[in-house]
Amino acid sequence: MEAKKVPAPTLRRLPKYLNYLKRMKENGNVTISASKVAEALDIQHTQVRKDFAYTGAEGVPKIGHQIDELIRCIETFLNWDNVTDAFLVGVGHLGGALLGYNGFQESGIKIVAAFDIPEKSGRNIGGVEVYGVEKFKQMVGRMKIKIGIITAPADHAQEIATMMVDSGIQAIWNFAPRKLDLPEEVIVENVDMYSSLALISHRLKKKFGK
Amino acid sequence: MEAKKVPAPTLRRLPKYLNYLKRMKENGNVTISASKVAEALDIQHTQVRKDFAYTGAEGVPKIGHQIDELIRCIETFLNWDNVTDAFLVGVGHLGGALLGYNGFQESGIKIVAAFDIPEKSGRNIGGVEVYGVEKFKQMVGRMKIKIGIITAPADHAQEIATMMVDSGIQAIWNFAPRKLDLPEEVIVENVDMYSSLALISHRLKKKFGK
DNA sequence: CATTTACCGATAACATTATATCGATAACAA
DNA sequence: TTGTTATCGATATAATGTTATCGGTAAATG
Repeated sequence: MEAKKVPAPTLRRLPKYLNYLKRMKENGNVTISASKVAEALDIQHTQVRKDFAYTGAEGVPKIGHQIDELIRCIETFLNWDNVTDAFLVGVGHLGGALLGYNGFQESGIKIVAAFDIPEKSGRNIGGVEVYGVEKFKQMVGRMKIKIGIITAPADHAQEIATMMVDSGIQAIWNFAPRKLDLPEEVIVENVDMYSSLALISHRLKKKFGK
Repeated sequence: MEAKKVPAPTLRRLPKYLNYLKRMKENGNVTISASKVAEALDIQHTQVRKDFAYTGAEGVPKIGHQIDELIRCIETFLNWDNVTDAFLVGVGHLGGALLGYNGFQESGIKIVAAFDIPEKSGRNIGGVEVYGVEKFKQMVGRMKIKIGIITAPADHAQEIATMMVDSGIQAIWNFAPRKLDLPEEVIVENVDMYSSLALISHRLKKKFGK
């Protein structure tokens, strides 16, 4: 059906649209034009239309899109209308922060268990129980978990990733600054804070000579 | 001197190289070839050479690059060889996680103070003192701070950003999922977790029908 | 000392993504 | 009705970034 592949940049923009649309809806708006979205988010309006088109949303000249329908289209397209359970490994500062944050459920993902070394097991952070890693595989199988989140130190990232895939995990959300070597059918997304730091540093340097 | 502008993707890759190079150095290596870096990080070797070239690093046929020199070139290029102080606003889960994490100093940035509502002031997290936001402007002026980090809820992101720029901040590292409207001379880098979630969700959906 | 080899670095071909152009449509106002 | 306008959505063009090609250089080898 939607056989043509979607550009990654488009997928990355969709959450921004969603966020904005939901806000506009809360403000009482019923319809919205691509042009208005474009202006608010500083994206070319033609780009916004293209992106909307991928989700199957259709607008009406002079009116725009029904916000509700547009939201539904994007959410369905991203599969954010049903929540997928996930396991997290590495309950340090960042892992704890993700566990304490409840906002991801609106974005189709719910962390249902966390794992770390045995010393940390038994705790409960943000309503999520922490287990020893040795239980990971068994629980993945039993709970049919597809998504794994890595918030462990970089040195352990690869071994954890391998263990995850070995346990049946299909997609990995990796916060560790390390390239993961995995079978190519595994979906890997890296959140790389250092890359944006690099841009900031370099631009600041250029701006102020130095 | 380095008048030609550097592609953002190149800047984003540089920290990955750095990370790998430092590990290789620790393992006792003295020289390294672009080809080897390329293979390890799954990047085209010609791409790696281009990126290295931007930093001014020069290699020798049959030998490669001196690791030390290469590291120095990249760090200088990114300005990661001297540490820039930064202020953080929003001491919630994520803000606390960043404060508790000491790794950023190697990447040219050091959070020297945090700010939030008065109720949270007086605390000390990871060695960083928390102040009421009302002190922000004055302290920026006194300490000549250039970088502001936003880890507050999205609803407050814009007002905080405006306040930051108003106080003299030159660059903003924004973790809130909200587009910031600021004068274009201000350097803004967004860390967007939702964008990668979108890719994971969509790809998982495609993979498993649904 | 000639030859091979591993690597560098520049240039050219290619792919992908973003931007601009343009006709079509439907609400709205005269 | 009949223009006028705001918007959509398709197509064409341009910019950007990536991949492939190729000649050149210096260490290693026989």
